[in-house]
Amino acid sequence: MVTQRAIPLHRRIRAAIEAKILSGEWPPGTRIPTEAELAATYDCARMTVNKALTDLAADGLIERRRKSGSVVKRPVLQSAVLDIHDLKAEVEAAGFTYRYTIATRKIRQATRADCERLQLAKPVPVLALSCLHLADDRPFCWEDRLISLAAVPQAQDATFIHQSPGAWLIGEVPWSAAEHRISAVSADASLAALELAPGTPCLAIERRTWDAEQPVTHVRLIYPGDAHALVARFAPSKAG
Amino acid sequence: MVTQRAIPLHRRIRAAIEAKILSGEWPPGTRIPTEAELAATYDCARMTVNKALTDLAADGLIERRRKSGSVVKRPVLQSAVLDIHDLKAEVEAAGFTYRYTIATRKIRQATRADCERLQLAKPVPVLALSCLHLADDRPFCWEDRLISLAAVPQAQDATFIHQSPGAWLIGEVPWSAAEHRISAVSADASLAALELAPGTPCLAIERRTWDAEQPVTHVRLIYPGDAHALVARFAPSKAG
DNA sequence: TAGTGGTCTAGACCACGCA
DNA sequence: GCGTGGTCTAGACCACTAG
Repeated sequence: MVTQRAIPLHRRIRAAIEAKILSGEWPPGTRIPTEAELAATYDCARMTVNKALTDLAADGLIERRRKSGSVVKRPVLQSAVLDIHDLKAEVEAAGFTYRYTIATRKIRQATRADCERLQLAKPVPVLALSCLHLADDRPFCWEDRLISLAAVPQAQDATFIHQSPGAWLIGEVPWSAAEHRISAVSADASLAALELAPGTPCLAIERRTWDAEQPVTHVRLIYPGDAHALVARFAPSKAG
Repeated sequence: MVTQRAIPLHRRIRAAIEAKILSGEWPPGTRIPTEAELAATYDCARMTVNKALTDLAADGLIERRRKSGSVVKRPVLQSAVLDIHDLKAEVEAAGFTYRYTIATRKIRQATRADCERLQLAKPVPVLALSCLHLADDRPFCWEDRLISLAAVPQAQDATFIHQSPGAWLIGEVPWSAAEHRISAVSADASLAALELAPGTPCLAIERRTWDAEQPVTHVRLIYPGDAHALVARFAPSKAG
């Protein structure tokens, strides 16, 4: 047998099994051969087959169980990786000039509403910001943000005049967990800066961020509904 | 050293490195030790370290390059796994009774608009459906769907009286690629079944599905904005 | 050219969970 | 029990690429 070195063996095994699943030859519930059987089929070590199957399981195409073996899972059509791009990158990718202005900036002891927004156990000093993002000087997105000064004390000295809070925070809080909430709202007086007719439907994206279990920030981004949409793709062969 | 068999070694190695990244001890750009160094540190085989690092790379926490080694990546805060649950499961999980009714069902040659919705190269026969999903007999979601009869000819004989098109399709087209688009719209006459005041903001989720490069279906789901939101979580340690 | 990750082997022992 | 996947080893050769 001629070994094709261009594509690793474990990938070829994975692809072969994936093809059988995607084509419907192995419908959901089908029990796939054991690692030992596949190793014999492809004349390779069990570890190599294991890598292929572990990969497929990570991508949700199969489910692995001891003793009973691996079976093809039912598809979860409704799951998708959502990429909410960085505002500046998003605007510039669309070929527009990005601009940003800060509207308000206040430091206060967290109110009860602030505690709920940040999911704080007890009040701490917070920085409340609101900003406007523009594409070609056209209002594009309204941002309403709360930053916990307990988690990010250095925010107290940041002016956010030249850099948006989001971009600044990425540099200060390297990695974190986040929760997103996407909903639809109606434009009202609080969104006057977006220059929309009252009642215009808007997309609202809320993001809560933690660093090591500590609440960091809560942001609410409002986009005019006709000017923005979120797009997500899901392809089994490309998921990873 | 006492081996803790409860947690596999490669997971413990992964967790140790992840902790250094998440804590900020290893900020983005930091070059992490080579596989050989880590294998010596943890007194194990290089393969074990390799599994830990491959894992971290798959989750996007590090980037691996030959010769130059592995480095901590910049975080992508705005990426999240979005789970758009099955409508029936979603309603029942919330403790309501799920009900479904079909409003219209028509077979026609694809119009130009249909071709655009399904991204068809040339017109084929299609099945156009509209349905209402109810939670505790309260209108919950309006569905507007197009199914390509070229891809799913057996849809011609399905009545969709007892089973919603989405549930039926999952059984007929086992696995597929999908594209989602989420936006905000205003309630209008076409959504009369949702019994909303005109202008009520609604969340619109569009999903296009392919099976082996062939367009299968396009669906538009409309939810009242105040009654529904999409939630996604992103936690580096849990991402898979 | 030499350092680094990518892949692969041919074994091994163990834990889980059906029978 | 005992079959299956989960993990791990101690090597090996190769491919890529930065210096």
